[in-house]
Order: sequence, then structure tokens, then C-alpha cells
Amino acid sequence: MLKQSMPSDERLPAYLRLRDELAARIAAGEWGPDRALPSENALARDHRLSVGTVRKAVQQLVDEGLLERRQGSGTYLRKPAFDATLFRFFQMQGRFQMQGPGEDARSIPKSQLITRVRMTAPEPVAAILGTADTIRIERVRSLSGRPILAEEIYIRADRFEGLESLPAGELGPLLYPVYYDRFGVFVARAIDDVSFGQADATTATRLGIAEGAPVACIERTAFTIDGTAIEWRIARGDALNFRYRSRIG
Amino acid sequence: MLKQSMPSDERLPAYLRLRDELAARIAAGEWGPDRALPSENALARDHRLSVGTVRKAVQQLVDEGLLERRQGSGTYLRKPAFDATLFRFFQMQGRFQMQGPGEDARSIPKSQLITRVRMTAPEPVAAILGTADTIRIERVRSLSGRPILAEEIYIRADRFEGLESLPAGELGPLLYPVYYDRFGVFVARAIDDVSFGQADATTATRLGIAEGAPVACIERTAFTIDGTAIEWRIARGDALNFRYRSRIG
DNA sequence: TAGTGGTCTAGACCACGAC
DNA sequence: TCGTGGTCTAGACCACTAA
Repeated sequence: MLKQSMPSDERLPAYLRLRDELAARIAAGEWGPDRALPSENALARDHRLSVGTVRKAVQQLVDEGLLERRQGSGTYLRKPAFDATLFRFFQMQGRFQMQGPGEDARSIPKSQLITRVRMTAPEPVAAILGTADTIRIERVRSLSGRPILAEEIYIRADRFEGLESLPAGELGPLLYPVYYDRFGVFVARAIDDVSFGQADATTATRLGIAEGAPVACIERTAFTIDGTAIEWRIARGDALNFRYRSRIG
Repeated sequence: MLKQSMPSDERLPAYLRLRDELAARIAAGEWGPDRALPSENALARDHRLSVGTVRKAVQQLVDEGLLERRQGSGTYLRKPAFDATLFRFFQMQGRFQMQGPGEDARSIPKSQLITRVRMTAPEPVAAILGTADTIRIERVRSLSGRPILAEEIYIRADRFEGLESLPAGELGPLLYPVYYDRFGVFVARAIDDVSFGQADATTATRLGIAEGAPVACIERTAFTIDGTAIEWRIARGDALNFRYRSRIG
């Protein structure tokens, strides 16, 4: 067992020390998805704490989005699976009406991979990620066959060793499930910056618009639960068919 | 005391019933800002609950952003006051460097009132607010003397009776504190929609840009804690000097 | 010093899920 | 039926704030 490895204990409350220990063991992969953690009673017994204290520790991790309680069954690792979580980081939507059958503006866009290379990141990106050793992914996302977003994505090579040579079939339309399932990296939060610009030649070609046409840019930095920036991406789309929704509070 | 006024009780857990009761009494204005609520011990005694149960009810309201605990002092109404809260709903910032002394991109823009009238809202706005009886405010917000945003704001007249004839001096650069201090309306959350368009004649004049120039539009709907939409606004700014930041997760 | 919220205990019973 | 998490109790001691 890893204990005392991190200086997590400095006369912290018991429930926080337990939270830190559980978080470390989760990060170490001790319990895979769909595998329940020890019951609250067991944790209380093993740590010589009362159930109430254990509950408070577990509740913290639930609030942080790492765990999920299922009454009568157990406490599980929360898998960023195919429901609302998928959309947590996909708030952009085109101004489209229903197009194909069962496909509306909230559908997940299809994704076409263009390049994947391990490379030295440009300076500003390296500064954000804390390393210049990155993998760059370029792709185009389409809805109903029309390209709507050209993306350029940089991820830390040390956290995603080998992603650049993963079979293309394993990279679905969404990257964050891949990060989690294949590399154990859980994206906990992100910051988006929306701005306005003009299409360069590459972007214009990929989006099928004129060079110099107005484009919307979404720059995103994604973080793990411990605050490490693991991805930076810029997505560009036709400004006239662009809509970005943000919920505050 | 208002009890049973809302059908809040349907064999709900005790802590949720207490939460609902406290939320109702807060909404009714029973405790002003800077006035502490009864202590947890007092609430427990009066409701014949244990302190732990009271704590859980209070914690819910803290999590919802309504209350604020101060150890050793008491539990207080969280006043949307002059710190981070002010910026909660002002995430837009120009691409400006420091201009005046002590004024940076995160300063609160100055606000110039243009019109205030009680009027029938256009249909889409009326649909969102649930009534066509509204007050419309038009204003321009400037940073370092330069206009950056032209705003058009609709609020429910029934919730803000008399705002249109309030002395202009009472409307500071920020409206939400006025909503709260003068009308007891607390904005708990909002949804922003960002898109891009072209400046019409009015907007162009107010922003000092050319008609037809690209503009960024932020449409916002603001809600109270109980989910009532009480404000809809559209803000327009020069697209080239625009940046919208959003934090997710 | 008195009162507040913060932490923690050692139980209890209930609702639910899996077997 | 049995084990799980969900709720709740009636205390305890601590850390902090304010008078």
C-alpha cells in the first residue's frame, strides 16, 4: 500500500486524510471501473473510523466526480461513460436543425483524423502544458456530412505514451473516454476561451470556406483532478454558423 | 410563519424538508444580509432534529451558494458582494492591456444608461421570461473611455416594480447587486449563448464601429434559485476585440 | 469566556439491490 | 435474505470569533 508517499498528512482532519488516501489508490488503478470499492463499514473498520467520517470522505470524492454511489450495491469508480458526461466538454453546437434521422444539433459530430505526430509543441502551448514533448492531433468534426470544426490538439506525451500509433479505429469521435479508458487520465475540468478571427489557408480548406472568412476560435485547456494541464486544443468553425453555450452558476 | 404553503413535504427526508423551509424563509426576506441565521443548536432544538441533520440541511444551502458559514460567528446570507461573486456573471473581457491607473482587463466597465422603459417584450423574449410585461434597459459599457459592449436588457416588470423610475444614481455599473439589494431578487445561475453577427446601425453608433462590422453577441438568460427566468439580455461588442472565457467542470 | 461552527463517534433503522 | 448505501440520533471535543 502506498502511504506517506505524498505529504498529505499534516494534522489534517481524518476525513480529508482518508479522501487523499482513496484518491491516491484510485489514481494508482487499484479499483477498475465497474469494480466496487470496499463498503463504508469495511473502510470504517480498517481505518478505525466511524462510518460517518468515512461517509464524509467518500462524499468528497463523489462531489469531485470521481466516485458514484449506488444504493444497495456499492460505491464505484465513475466511468466517464456515454451519457451526460460525454457532453460536459462539448458545449458547442452549430445552428443546425435536425438533419439525418435521429440526429439533431446535440448529436456528437463525426470525427475525421488528419494527422497524429509526436512533436515539439510551440512555445505558448509548451508553457501551458509544462512540457514541449507532446503529441499533436489534427482532425475535422462534421455533422450531417458538413465540416463544422477544424481541431488542433496537443497532449502531454508522457501521459499518453503511444497514442500516436494507436489504431485509428480505437479513437472514436470523443477523445476524453479514450484518455480515461486507455491511459487512465480523467479530465476533471477545462477552461474555454472563445474569440473571433479569420480563416487561414489550412482552416479554410478543411472547413470548405473562403480564406479570410470569419471564424470562431475556441481555445481549451483541460485539467486533471490534481490541476495538471494535460491537453490544449484550438477549434475553429465558421463564425456565421457558430453558437457557444455556457452555463454559469 | 409560512408552512405547508408549498407542497414541499411528501415524505421527504427531514434534512430536505428543513432545507426547503429555510430556503422559503430566506426568499421571504426573513434574514437580511449580515444578519446571522439561528445557530445550528437552536434550529435543532426548535425542529426537534439532531444537530447532524440540521448541518446537512444547512450544508445543502451552502453548496447552492445561498448561505455562508463563518466558524465561531454564525451562518449568514451570502451577499453577492464585491469580490469574486461580482465577476461570476461577467466573464467577458476585452483584449486590452492595462489602460488607466489600476484598471486592467478585469475591471468593471463603466456603465452609461441610454433608455429605461416599461414595455411589451418582443415575442421570443416574452416566451423566455413567461410574461410580456417587462422593463427594457439599454446601456453602453466602457473600459478606459472606450465603448466595448452595447446591452439591451429585459426584466420581468412584476419582479422589479418601479426600477424604470429609480434615480439613475442608484443603478451602478452592475445590475445584479441592485436586483438583490432593492428588489430581493438573487440571480443564482445563467445561461450564455455566444454567436457572431454584423453590426446594425444602432449598435455601430453606440460602439463606434462601422455598420456591418463583425460583432460578437452574448445572449444571457438569468434565473433565480427556484428556476424562474427573470432577465434576458443581449450584449454586442466588436468581434475583433472580443474574448469570452468559460470554466467547465 | 461564552457561543459558534468543525469534526467525530457509535450506534440505530430504512430503502434498495443482488442473490 | 443479506449487504449496501441513505438517513438520523445524541452526544463529545476542538478551533475559532466576538464581547
